[in-house]
Amino acid sequence: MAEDLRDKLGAQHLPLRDQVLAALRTAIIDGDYLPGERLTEDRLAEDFGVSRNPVREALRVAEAEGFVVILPRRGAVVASPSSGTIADMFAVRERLEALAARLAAERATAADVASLRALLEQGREATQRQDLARVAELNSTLHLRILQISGNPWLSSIAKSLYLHVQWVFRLGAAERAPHSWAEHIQLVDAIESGDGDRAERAALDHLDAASAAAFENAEGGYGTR
Amino acid sequence: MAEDLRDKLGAQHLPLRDQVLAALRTAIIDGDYLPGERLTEDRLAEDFGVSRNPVREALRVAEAEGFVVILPRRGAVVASPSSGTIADMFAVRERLEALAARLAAERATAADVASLRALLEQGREATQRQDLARVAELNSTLHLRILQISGNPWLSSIAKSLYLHVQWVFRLGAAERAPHSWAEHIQLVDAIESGDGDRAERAALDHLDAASAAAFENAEGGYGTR
DNA sequence: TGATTGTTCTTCGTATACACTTTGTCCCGA
DNA sequence: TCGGGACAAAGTGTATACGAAGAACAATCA
Repeated sequence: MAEDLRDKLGAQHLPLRDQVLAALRTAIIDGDYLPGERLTEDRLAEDFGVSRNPVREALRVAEAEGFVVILPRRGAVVASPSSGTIADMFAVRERLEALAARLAAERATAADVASLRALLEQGREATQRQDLARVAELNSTLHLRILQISGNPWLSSIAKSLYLHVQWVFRLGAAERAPHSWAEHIQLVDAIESGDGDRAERAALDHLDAASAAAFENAEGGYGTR
Repeated sequence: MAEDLRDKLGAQHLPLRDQVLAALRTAIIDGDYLPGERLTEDRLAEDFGVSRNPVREALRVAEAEGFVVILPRRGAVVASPSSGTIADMFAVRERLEALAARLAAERATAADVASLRALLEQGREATQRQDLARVAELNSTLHLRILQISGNPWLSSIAKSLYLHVQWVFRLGAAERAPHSWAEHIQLVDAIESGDGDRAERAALDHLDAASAAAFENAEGGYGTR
């Protein structure tokens, strides 16, 4: 299946370590590997059907990204986002996404705005259909798209990784807080379209505040094993 | 604190890959490996006197941190910070360090402030002695210390990595812009000591603006080979 | 001159080996 | 019964070797 495609395309041979890393990330975010769970190299190698080397390389990067903690000579365990660090994450994310919104407002082309509006529309439909998984996915896509429009690669990559962690926390908690999000999203896109950086920044902050509050409600329940 | 525990558990045998990573980072920052330079695994392994495996793992992390670019099947080259990304870096750093300054102001203990003051004093002396290397080092230490005082590990680690990159750009450019920095630093520490978050944030922004301007002057000359 | 073909260098993945730590277990003695 | 220490097992850290495949570069030929 995929192999034929990859071979045919030849040039973009995705190294195994990257595939392993991606698989590991999503496995952790999806909760297949729970916080505190021990990840031995052999086991991961077997799970992904590769040898230890690609696994090790993926683990190092996953550590740098904060998804796992590596204890010297004891191996890797899935990191446990404590409720302390959730607040910290949102504090940073707030600043970063506010900046992204401002930059996006200042730089967005008509096409950019159109793509955002399209996402908004799809989000509205999915919400109507009660398709929560799709809503969550569109939510991600929208935020990531804004980061991309900001045109600042540093901002984009940092905020993206932070964003993945937020998703992780959300999944570990339960609900996805679908309903109120989208009204704020519309405000945000409106602001970006207006080209008014201050306004966009304010809209992003409002949205993030609400998201942060919701995250904390989720967090109350506690997640993750020790 | 936690450190004693770690030592007690005997985990102070820092893995080769970490040593390699640290050495690689400093080699790149110090300009021993210039932007665009090709880094073959064998060569690095030989340079550091280790086998290829630790080198590979270090390279992946260095890639994640943005110090090298890895082209599939072609290996690693030292990344080239273009003048576009310098502006981007400062835009992000400004937000992050402003937040750090605010948090530091809100959370700093008397001991924290004392340690900052001590650094300031050492900086003054070093400046007087024209010991530029030491001044640059103290500059880093001060900023890193403020990040640490902010007590937000995400903020701290992200800003730290960004900070390393800024240092890198500075070294590649020439001068270290020693003189005016310290007056701003004093303002910043004063603000932190006052406990006034707004004021601390403003001081950080002022400082960063100046630093950014200086960086751009340096950048004019151009750096990095292709 | 220009395209094609080899050759070589290097990375990528695999496999293997072994030292060393940590951990867990079991047995012994108090 | 409870500790403590010897012992075994598991797993990481590191080195090494090898085959496959891609990329770059030089040589060859039309």
